[in-house]
Amino acid sequence: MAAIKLSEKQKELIEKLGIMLERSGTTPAQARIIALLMISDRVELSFDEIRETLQLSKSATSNGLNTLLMADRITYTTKMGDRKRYFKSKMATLGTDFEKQFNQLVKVKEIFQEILENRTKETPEFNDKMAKLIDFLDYFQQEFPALMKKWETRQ
Amino acid sequence: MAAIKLSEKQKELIEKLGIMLERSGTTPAQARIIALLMISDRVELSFDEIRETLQLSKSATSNGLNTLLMADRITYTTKMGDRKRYFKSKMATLGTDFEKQFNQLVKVKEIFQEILENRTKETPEFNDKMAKLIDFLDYFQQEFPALMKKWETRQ
DNA sequence: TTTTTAGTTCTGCAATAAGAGAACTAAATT
DNA sequence: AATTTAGTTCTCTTATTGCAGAACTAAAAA
Repeated sequence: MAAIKLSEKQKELIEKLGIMLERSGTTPAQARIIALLMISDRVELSFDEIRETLQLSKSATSNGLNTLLMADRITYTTKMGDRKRYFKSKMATLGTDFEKQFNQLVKVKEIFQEILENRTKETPEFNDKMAKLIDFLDYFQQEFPALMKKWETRQ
Repeated sequence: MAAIKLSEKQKELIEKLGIMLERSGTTPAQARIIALLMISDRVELSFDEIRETLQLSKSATSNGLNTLLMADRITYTTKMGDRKRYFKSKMATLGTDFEKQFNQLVKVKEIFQEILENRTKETPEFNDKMAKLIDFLDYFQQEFPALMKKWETRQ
């Protein structure tokens, strides 16, 4: 019995955050793992603690953890004289997610640019709308780092 | 034979943009429809033009178009003395997508806040990181509208 | 040397999803 | 009145996914 005791509120929050995370592309098992690591009182949990708390199979736990490790959304620590790994949420996750979305935006802009360059010139109205959109993406991209910096210095 | 003639470059761009769109949650058929409407020389295409150009079945075309209409990612116009509907890309799409992501961010922030409020106080280091993240999200949320406005006036 | 630990890997199943194809429908044409 | 048009809806197939359960493995402990 390695299961972690959770309050009803904690369970509720795990499901709630879990659903949000699922919507951004993780599997239910992965989503719950991330959520658990953010919500449980202990910040580092072992394989079996995660498995039993979330009532997952070994395979789901193993695959979930490894996928999250590879995606760099969690890490683990080890302790001397203890073979277990202790997994913890990478708080950077959202910073990373954010950056990922930003990079995605850059790509969208680039494709849009390529599309516009290859569009017929017979549809100026449409093309102008597209150009405007691209311009906004470009502007956002330019301004965002400054926004970041401003926040950092404000800290 | 209602199919639209596309250059190799146009076909390539449809697939390229299609894949990006699929990653953000649309089906392949939907993704190609959106892409086609952004790339084809004619800005408004009929049901059969879309169907034949993309080599889709009637059902896939019908369901795809209706889903996109409901999601407000495309619109259509009609012409007098012509029963067909002519579908066109809503250039606003990306503005909307952008806004959607922004709203998503607001929700993420809110859940994080709720989590933090319910966290044990025994883990100050972890909690501080979380607080910092929340603060950034909050900051971004606050600053974003101003950024938008600045762009608009610059136009 | 045997057993235990801390996982990993390998089937296999159940649920879901995307889309084809055919049958259908309602309005407009002939 | 019969046919065509412009789709819609229904059924079925195929592919994929998420996960359970069991078998397996490598290192450490007994």
